[in-house]
Amino acid sequence: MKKITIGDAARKSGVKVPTIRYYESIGLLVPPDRSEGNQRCYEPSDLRRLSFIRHARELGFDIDAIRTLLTLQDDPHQSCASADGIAKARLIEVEQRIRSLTALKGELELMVEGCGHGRVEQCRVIEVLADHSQCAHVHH
Amino acid sequence: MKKITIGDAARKSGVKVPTIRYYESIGLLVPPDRSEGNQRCYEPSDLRRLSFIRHARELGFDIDAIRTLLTLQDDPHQSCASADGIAKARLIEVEQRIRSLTALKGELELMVEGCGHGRVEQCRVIEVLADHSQCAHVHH
DNA sequence: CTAGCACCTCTAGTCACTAGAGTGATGTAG
DNA sequence: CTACATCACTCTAGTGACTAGAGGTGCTAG
Repeated sequence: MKKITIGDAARKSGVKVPTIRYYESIGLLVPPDRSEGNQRCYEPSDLRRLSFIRHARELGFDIDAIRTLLTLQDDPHQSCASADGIAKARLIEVEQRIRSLTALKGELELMVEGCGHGRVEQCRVIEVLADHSQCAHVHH
Repeated sequence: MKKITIGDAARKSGVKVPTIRYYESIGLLVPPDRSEGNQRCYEPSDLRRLSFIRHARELGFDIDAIRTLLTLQDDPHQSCASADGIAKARLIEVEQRIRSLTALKGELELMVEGCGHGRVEQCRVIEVLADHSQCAHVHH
């Protein structure tokens, strides 16, 4: 029986060793069997679960959402309405974040294009930050 | 002499009371004079500094960058090269973040459009997360 | 005076990790 | 077998920018 150590699991799943321990500590992973030397022995199914978690994290789902998604995966007869809801909520968040970052980008561009004159007293960056009439929230 | 309390400062600057205390604790704000009852008494210049900080935070500058920007503002004869650098670095970050969020958006949209069929066993969200060949990093 | 709200300090928590100290286990070369 | 390098273990605390709450004091309007 070839045991899969935590280092193996990390390399195969792309999730770091301490992060794997962290996920175990918060219950996303079931604690695996241990060797005589007290080392973790993972199964291939554990690795699949790790990759699922990693993929979900990359998409920006938070730990609680992932917990829910994993529960759904463990029971394929459940309604997938909540998976649907979780993904849609995340999509809306991402769209919103893109919008606000795009607005930020505009402000930063305006700020930067007037900069580089040499002295703070004529510095567009400092000027804009100090000028409350240009506060982002006023624009909204 | 009309004293400006921390609550006044919070309302005028848009920065929360505990956050103002936090900024004082990390040195972004000079501790103001106190009343006989030990309450903070702010000056209008303190409020201007708070608004500067708030505006910079809204633009996503981190605390250390803001510290630098404030130092520059306090000495208008300094070269503004570092303000320029800070703003440009932030602009690049924002552009990058927009790009990665846009890619995420695409993946989420693909995921969501195949969902809503009722059961987890046919759930596109779960399917995609469980399918490592669709891991975002593989696409890159 | 009293009640209610604002103020104070201090401690710890949030979220998702990350780092490091101190120790033990394992594998391999000599 | 021994030494050494690397990997594993647990535990504690830190990261960044806040945020929350406990327990107490100050202030003001009625």
